[in-house]
Amino acid sequence: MQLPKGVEWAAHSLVVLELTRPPHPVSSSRLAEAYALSATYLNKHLQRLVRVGLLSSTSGPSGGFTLIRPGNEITLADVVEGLEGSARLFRCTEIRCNGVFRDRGATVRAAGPCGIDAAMAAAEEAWRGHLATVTIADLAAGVDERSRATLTDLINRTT
Amino acid sequence: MQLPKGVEWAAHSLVVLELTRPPHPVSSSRLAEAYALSATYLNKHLQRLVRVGLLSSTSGPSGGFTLIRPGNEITLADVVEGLEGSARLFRCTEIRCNGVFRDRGATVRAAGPCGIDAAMAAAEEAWRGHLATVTIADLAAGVDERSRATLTDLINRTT
DNA sequence: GCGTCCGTACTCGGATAATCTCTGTCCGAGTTGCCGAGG
DNA sequence: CCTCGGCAACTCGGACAGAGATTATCCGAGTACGGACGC
Repeated sequence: MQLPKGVEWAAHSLVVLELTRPPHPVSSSRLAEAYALSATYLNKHLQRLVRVGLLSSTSGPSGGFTLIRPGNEITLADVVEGLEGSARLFRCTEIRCNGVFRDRGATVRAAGPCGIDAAMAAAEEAWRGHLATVTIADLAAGVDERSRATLTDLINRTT
Repeated sequence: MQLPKGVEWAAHSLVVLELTRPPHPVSSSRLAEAYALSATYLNKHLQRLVRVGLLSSTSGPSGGFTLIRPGNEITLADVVEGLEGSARLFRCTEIRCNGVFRDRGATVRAAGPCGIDAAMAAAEEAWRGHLATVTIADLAAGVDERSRATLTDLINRTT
């Protein structure tokens, strides 16, 4: 099991947008150029972030993507949930109500939630909770000045 | 992204073994019968748990799987790691060293670890850490007496 | 010279293949217990 | 009646297909800029 590569790409792209804070939209091809990614595939992921309200998009020449919220109001949890959806890592299929328990399924269910499911849910909550403490602004602050300058030059390049 | 179904199956099976504590090995088909699972597919997952040392297996009639460690020394983290391996949920591909940073890759790398990777790693650590606090014995303790009796009857059945 | 119109180029957005993992099934190697024959 | 040998059935274990998700690509709809034309 692995997180899709798009999470990494999108997170880095958001950090770039936060770092450079361009006054104009940035096209996916420009963002892809920064880290030598596939422009069209990156575009696909940024689209999802538009749908969930993390980015706004503009068509046409000089179009592209723009951050809607400030960087300190976007967390890694938002990125993961935006791309992956809010579906749980562990999905309980309630097998405990099948097999020899088929006839008592309702009773078992009424006795309480599945312990494995509860434990998995709590662990996942810890994971998401941790992700929610890390903002894009935090990540941008960790980038060295030299790299920031390089990215700013790229993003604001007119050619 | 989702955890394989095998995690759920294997975890429930371990709980059954812990609940009933049979003096003899239990075949995968018997374990599968408990929750109406595919015996051969469950077998496949239990094999992996044998390899990582959570179970022992015996061939032949009256063969099957047996818990090696006591239930309070097996955690959900062991189960997940046994089946999934220790590979990270998020794999950083270090794209920050590509594209416009290609020529300075080594410098960027030396400046410190990727912030996104570090945050993801910390979150995953929280997840795994939580899973490590839940033992199979804990889960077994949450099963009601009636269900335990039903499972014991099934596991010890001679036919 | 200035305003308007049109064409072009560039953008996002979704529809369309290729690849990999997960899911599920099947058959072979090995072992144990049973059954019958022999002493 | 007890012992031994062969047989059969059952087990794990790994090799073999099918489904779903991820990865990647391509083409269409729409839009803004630039140039050409008319006034």
